[in-house]
Amino acid sequence: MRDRPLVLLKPAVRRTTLAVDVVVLSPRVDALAVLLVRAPSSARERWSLPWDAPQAGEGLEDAAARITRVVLGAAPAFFEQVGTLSDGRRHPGDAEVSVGIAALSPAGVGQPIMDAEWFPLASLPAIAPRHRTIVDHAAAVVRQRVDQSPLAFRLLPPAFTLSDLQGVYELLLGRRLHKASFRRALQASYLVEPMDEWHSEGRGRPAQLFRYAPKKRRGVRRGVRFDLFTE
Amino acid sequence: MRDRPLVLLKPAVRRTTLAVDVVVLSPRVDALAVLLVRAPSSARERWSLPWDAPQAGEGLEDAAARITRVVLGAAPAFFEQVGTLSDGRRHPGDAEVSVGIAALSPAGVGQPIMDAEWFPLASLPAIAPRHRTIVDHAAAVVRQRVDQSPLAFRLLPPAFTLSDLQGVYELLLGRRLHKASFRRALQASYLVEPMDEWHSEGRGRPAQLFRYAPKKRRGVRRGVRFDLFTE
DNA sequence: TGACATTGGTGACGAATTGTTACTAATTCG
DNA sequence: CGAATTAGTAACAATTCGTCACCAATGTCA
Repeated sequence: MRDRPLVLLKPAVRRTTLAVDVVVLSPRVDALAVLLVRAPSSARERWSLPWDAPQAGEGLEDAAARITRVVLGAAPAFFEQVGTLSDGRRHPGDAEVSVGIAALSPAGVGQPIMDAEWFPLASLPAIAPRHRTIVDHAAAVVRQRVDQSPLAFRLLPPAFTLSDLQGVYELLLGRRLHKASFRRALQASYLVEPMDEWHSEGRGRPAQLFRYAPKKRRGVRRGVRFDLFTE
Repeated sequence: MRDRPLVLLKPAVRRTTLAVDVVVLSPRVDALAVLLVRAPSSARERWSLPWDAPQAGEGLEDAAARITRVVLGAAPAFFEQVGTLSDGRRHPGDAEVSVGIAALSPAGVGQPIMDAEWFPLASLPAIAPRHRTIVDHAAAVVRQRVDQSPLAFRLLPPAFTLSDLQGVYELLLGRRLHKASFRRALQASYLVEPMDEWHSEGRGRPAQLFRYAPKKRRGVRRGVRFDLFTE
């Protein structure tokens, strides 16, 4: 064992075909939506995720930003890698390796180009199997990270109401949250700052606008949680 | 805006050089350790992460398993992608793109080959900048996921004492935990099952052995947490 | 043999957090 | 004006969490 020969591992890079596949996510009416682009008529499926290869010297998130800018006209507020795939599943450009990147964009920012459209996560059209896997991973990753990273705030404009924020959390988590508990937890976290603006949209009392302004918080050193396992 | 031409995004795959860089992690005496291999004398640094290109048709985690088997003689218990990098940082094989994968191996399993050695995470020798980034990401990802995934259990043999488990959590989190709280939380989670074996190592009362045996738990639907943000 | 050191394991209490109910506030609609 | 609607909060009860104190089972050593 101790003298297993090193020659068993003579590492060498290999040239492969690579694509960056972007899951642009944005809250639409009552659902998280993904931006898909119409595929050329030669393709097996009529829709696909926006994708491309990174240019020489271009970082992966930079490529995702570029691709998003082209299809949406706006750079996303946040990126999160959702996994790199090299299984056999079919990719629209037959890339051997795909880097899946979730790109979060606030509601109402940008305008899809002619050949792009928002689809609710729950009702996507047929897309290539590789893309289907990436979308599923993206949804899972985003749901899993929502309380470790300010994901939800990146799906909102800089100024938002607490009801908006709660709505985004409810979209992401797929369940209703209790208003008083939500607000109490948010207050305790020093993550938002009230502004001197109020937002009124028709009925009801106008809501105060807040902005994401995390204060440095004292490490509260919580205990270990065993009830958050997802596998 | 609406009729931005699609031709701006004519996606095409590009051939790049790809490597899988593996961060093999295992709990050693009082510290998490990484397995490094001695680099050829021509290299800038004397040590590097074990790495290789995936073979044609080989999945990325499969490649990580193969690489680990070569350097450790045992397949890891668990994988977690820690990010794919295409920044300009130097890679020992000059790969343009690196897939970083953390591979968790229980204490005492396998035996490093002649040219490989365990190093405590806190005191690594000089390695290529790309590899340094990957190790840092791996440490961060593992710490961040420790209470969402049974990571800690994969760093232990199938049968372990609760003190062992607490020790792994303390290594991963870098702080002491309170015994009674730790055990109460674990009991409530139905994740472990006592065995009919006891482990005695010298002094003190022998400890009961447990095994990881998660029961289907009723979704407890906890509220949102804002105090776990890491950025 | 018996005190003591050492590690394992748990009951119980007070403090802190969380879920919920119920209320008040500010606006539009008719 | 009153009903409807949305925002925001006080306060109470239930639960969870941090901690202390203790008991249990072993090895060590005088």
